[in-house]
Amino acid sequence: MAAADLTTHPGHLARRLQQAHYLLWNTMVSEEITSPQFAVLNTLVAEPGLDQRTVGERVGLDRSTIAEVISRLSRRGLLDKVRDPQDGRRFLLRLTDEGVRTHRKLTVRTARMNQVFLAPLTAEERTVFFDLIRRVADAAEGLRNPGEPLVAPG
Amino acid sequence: MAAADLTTHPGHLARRLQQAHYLLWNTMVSEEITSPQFAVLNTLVAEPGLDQRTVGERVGLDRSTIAEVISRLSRRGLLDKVRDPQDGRRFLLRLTDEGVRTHRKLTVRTARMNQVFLAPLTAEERTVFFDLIRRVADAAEGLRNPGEPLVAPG
DNA sequence: CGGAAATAATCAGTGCCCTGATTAATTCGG
DNA sequence: CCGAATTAATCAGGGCACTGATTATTTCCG
Repeated sequence: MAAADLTTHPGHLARRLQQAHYLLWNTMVSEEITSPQFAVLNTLVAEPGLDQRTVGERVGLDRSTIAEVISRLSRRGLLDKVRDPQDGRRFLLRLTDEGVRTHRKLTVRTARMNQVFLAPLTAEERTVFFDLIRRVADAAEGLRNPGEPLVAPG
Repeated sequence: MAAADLTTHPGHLARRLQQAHYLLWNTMVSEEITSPQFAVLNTLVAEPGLDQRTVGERVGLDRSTIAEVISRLSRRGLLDKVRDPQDGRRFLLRLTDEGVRTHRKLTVRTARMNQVFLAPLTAEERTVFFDLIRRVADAAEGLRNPGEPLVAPG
């Protein structure tokens, strides 16, 4: 059988896109704080006091990965973890002052990086780019829980 | 400072897209062989006898990652590594019969999975999807080696 | 009230992904 | 010819991402 053309394989393209982004992030935004870590900081700026599981849900990280990311941010002193007095299973998360400062600094750099990253596309193409990726990702996400259909069953 | 909207951050979207793909691959293609591993098999079907570094270059994996992937495929008996008699630094890679059979089987399943993954998009949209991602990834790739401009310097 | 089911977090294990340092072999220049 | 630079591969180390199993706590129901 002939070899497949990977340039028409969405999974391969997705991986290459993420690698390219990782590289640019590393050089233009931060070598310490990663993009997923920034996503967590960003979520806690919008909604302080969320628990770990919910933060993971917001940014798209499973229970194990979010635990690791939170642990690193906590070790760096960017957020505090306190047990929920209402529910002893949960830990409530909140950024420290240092965490807020870091988020502010990285937000500016991230915006600059996105400009460079998207430079090859026109404004209209960027809109399409976001739309297409979001639709594909959302649809695949939806296949996860067959028990939770998007529309109520007849 | 207000929180950023991650749905307009290409890096975040790229990560979500890859996660969605990973999930679908796992359920529709294979739980043993991963997408990067398939990419390596695919490259060696097209060009048997390549060395490790070149395979990594073809599929977009750095020297460390390609070493790990090759090691796993070798352990599973899907490829053979022999030292290049012409250049003792290199190992030449070649699929085993089992490797070729595995590639053939997964090629069929991968095509089916891509259909499902891209189902939300029309044929024209798929073309645009590939084009936009490729352009962004290629451009970011090009920023890696500033010493190697795409056009000859004046 | 008290046991069963559900839920939040952790742990163990596997694999991808990168950088910087090291080792072995080849190539290049004097 | 021989030392210096280059190159292929490996190793150490850090981080992301998933699954399955376990632990602690809460909730649900008889």
